[in-house]
Amino acid sequence: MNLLPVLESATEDSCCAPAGSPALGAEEAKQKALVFKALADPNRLRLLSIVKAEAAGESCVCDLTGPLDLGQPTVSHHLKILVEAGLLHREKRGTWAYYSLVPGALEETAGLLATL
Amino acid sequence: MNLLPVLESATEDSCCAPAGSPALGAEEAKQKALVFKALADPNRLRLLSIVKAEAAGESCVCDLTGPLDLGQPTVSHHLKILVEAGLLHREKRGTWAYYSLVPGALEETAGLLATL
DNA sequence: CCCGAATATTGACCACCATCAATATATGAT
DNA sequence: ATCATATATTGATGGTGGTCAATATTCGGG
Repeated sequence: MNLLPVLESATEDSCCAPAGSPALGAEEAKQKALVFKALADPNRLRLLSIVKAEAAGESCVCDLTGPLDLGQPTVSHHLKILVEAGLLHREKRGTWAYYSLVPGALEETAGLLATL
Repeated sequence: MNLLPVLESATEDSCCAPAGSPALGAEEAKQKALVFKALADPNRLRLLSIVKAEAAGESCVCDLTGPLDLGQPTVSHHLKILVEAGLLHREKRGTWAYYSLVPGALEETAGLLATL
């Protein structure tokens, strides 16, 4: 699918704002809003937090359904949104799916606020 | 109303996480999500951007309805959400309402990502 | 090859949200 | 006091999003 989620340099077109643009254009705003939309849910914030706190740097879905009070399909749904936003990385090993923070993604997202 | 919006130290209870807490609790996550919810709309990002870019440091509603393709009531609605999130400050002078960035609010929001 | 386990997908439901039209409120000027 | 202007509020509507139950998929083991 590949939603080119502002984080990690996307494709050629609409990659950057017109240099020192005075204010956000409609398209840039829509792209940036996608990342914040992914962060705008308490359970997704907790998912990020749990993955980040894990010593191994990664968690499988079975480790995430417990702490949150949600069913497995709902957790999978939230994880998908976080992956599509460029915040989480998904690696399937055997039957298990391991999720880990995309390195630098949170810092890059923080940077979006500075360049508003 | 006063929604104690995570930004600028709220009231006494539930002010901070339990020091070096390993992962986000449900309540903290809900509070933090409120700020990101406010940022999760393209038009609100553009509003913040325009206010920030203004040399005077403030803009009135009439300056904001033009750039965005929205009616005046909708802009007022978005501005209210940004004020309640602790991101914008509203000052009424005469018939006009002037909106300005709350100093340090964007930086503090960026910090929320670091302390996930 | 079939079974069980882990995860993903589908479809449905309900709540919330963004937007607008209409109206209300407030303030300055005449 | 009246009027015009700037902003806020209300009510309604269409769309989006979070959640679950049920089902599908994928993979390792026997």
